[in-house]
Amino acid sequence: MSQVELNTSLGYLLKMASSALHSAMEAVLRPLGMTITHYSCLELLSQRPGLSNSELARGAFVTRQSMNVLLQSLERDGLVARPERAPSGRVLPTTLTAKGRRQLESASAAVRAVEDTMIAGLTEADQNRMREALRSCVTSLREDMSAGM
Amino acid sequence: MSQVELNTSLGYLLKMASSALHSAMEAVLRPLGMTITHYSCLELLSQRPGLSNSELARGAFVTRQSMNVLLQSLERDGLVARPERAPSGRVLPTTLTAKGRRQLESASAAVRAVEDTMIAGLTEADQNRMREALRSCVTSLREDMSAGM
DNA sequence: TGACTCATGTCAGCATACTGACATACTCTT
DNA sequence: AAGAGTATGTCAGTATGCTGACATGAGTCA
Repeated sequence: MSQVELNTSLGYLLKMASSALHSAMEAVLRPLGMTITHYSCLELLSQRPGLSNSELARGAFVTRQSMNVLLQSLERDGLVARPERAPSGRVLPTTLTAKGRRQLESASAAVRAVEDTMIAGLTEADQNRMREALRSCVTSLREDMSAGM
Repeated sequence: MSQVELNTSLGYLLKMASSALHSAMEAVLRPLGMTITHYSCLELLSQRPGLSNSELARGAFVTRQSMNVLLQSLERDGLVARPERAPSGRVLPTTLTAKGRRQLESASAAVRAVEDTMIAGLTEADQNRMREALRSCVTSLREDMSAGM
């Protein structure tokens, strides 16, 4: 039959690892009252202040419609701020408020701990190889996607 | 600040790769009228006939409630079969029908092509290392999860 | 200048997956 | 033998993300 062998399939292992990471992150973020996308959005804004809704969506791997809903609730809760009118074009640059930065701090530490746990069994060299392998996978998939149009 | 550096964070790269794979699989499965979970369920049943609802859920990384809903629709469409009553306990062993097997064939080929694309830039050794790294990540995360209870 | 293309923000409706809850059946311990 | 603990199948309600659609602003090209 020559099927996708679950035990050796890199796709399946990738999904398994991603799922395990997702669960672990959910577990540490839930007590803080945050979801993963919620945290991702704050973390992105912390590292790249002024990101637009669409850019945040791409960075968090959701649609811009989903990110828009999230941003509205974050804005309502005073964690992020957006200008009334777009400075140029339609793009609304978003920034963290002091409250948002504060909330991010504890979450960021918790997530870092999860990531440290995840890579505990890997040497520095292993980690570098894994990074390169993952980057290669992403590039190959994206090239193929845009090529097939 | 010592934050989670997006560009080097293995967690972020893992999510990115998983997301890219997810999108690519969706793209090839959609024309076949299947979702990823739908395909995953059939693939699991093909390799491990007689799996229960809960086992399928774990294998596809969803809750057993979600898998139950899916199984009901697959059963309605005649792709899988489950006995009326449990042969033992409450466990209902599920099997593929001929129609299910037929539908799986084209999907399996498409998914295999996506996976081949994904690993096109990796040598055999790279792939083996990546497999081991991913397995290590999963093990570390799971140990930590069950330990923290 | 005007038509075309593209990216963005946003609204509405839908699909999918999740949490909570309950009854049932097996297993282990005492 | 009986109770506790665990796993399963399933129902209901909720949440989160997605697709479809539309208007708006910017860039491109004839």
